[in-house]
Amino acid sequence: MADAVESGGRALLVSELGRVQDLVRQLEQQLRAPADAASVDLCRRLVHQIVALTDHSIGMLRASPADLAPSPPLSATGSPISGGDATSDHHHHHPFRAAGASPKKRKATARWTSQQVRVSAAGGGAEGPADDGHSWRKYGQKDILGAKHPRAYYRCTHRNSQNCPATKQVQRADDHPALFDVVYHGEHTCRPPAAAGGSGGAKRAQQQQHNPHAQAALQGLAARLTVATTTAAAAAAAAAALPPMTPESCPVRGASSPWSPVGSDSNGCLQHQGVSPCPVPGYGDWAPEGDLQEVVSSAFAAVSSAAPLPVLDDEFMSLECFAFDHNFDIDTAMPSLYYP
DNA sequence: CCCATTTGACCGCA
DNA sequence: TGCGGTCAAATGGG
Repeated sequence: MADAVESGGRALLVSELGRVQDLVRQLEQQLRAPADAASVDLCRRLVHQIVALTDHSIGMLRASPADLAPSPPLSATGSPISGGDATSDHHHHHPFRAAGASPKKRKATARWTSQQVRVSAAGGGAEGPADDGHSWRKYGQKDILGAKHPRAYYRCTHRNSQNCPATKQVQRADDHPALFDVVYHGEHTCRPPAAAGGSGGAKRAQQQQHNPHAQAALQGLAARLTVATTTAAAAAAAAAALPPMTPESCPVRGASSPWSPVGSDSNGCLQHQGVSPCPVPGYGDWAPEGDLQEVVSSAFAAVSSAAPLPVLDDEFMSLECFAFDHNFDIDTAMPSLYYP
């Protein structure tokens, strides 16, 4: 069903994404220049604007009719007291390529959250994407049948110390040697600063001080944008292929807040510097050159050409949400929509 | 020494 | 039973 978002909304979206595109260009330009305090600061503001805009756009996208089912599929860390995972935690998804062409419906069972992102490899020939702003510790590597390259398993460095459940899997794309598929599982609950212990308060501090590393910020941004693209593409595809589905809105349409401090991730541990011997200069790493803009362009195009914005079912709703939040029941969602 | 990675074994689910 | 995911001992680097 066409909605308010249909006509005027889409135009607005297009407009906003256009602005985002522009902002990204500026950001890119800034990043190319030598990193001095001023430019870093400007980068922060740019990122802030970009985030705000995209956030708003996403908000529009998922603001369907007016029904907010009180079902809370994304209660982030809805941990019922220490959860039972004392020793082993198993979360199973089939993150990479789900051959199934038919969109299987997956109830939003309180699985773990995850997001998939495709990022470019580190510069020149490094092995693995650039730093994403979190400190990870590799705990395993496996050869995956059908895949040319092994999959690496990482977990938050602070898992032991802070019980941070965040994990990620990194696998080089079969085809593109320069691209890596990264699947993030769980949400970071670790707290970076931890300065002056004092009272034991702060359970899950989601906000943190922003750090001066624009790279980390950009990384996160890029990840989000990439995801957003995916979402847009999925939405477009859904719109084109599927007839109207179960209407249902994404709960938690709270104000766009998780982004208080600019570049910082919506959570985060200490953010150390890049893995390569170049902190901020070249960004030769994940190639902002074309990639970042490409991402934005894709999103732009997707929304621009999108047929009536689809009404999304649970799964796609999750998609919408995970676009800018850390909540996404990936499971069988999106077969191979990401990247052509 | 401490900490991160490596690497094969182990284990649970489909 | 096979595959994907995790554990943990060994190893290497700062």
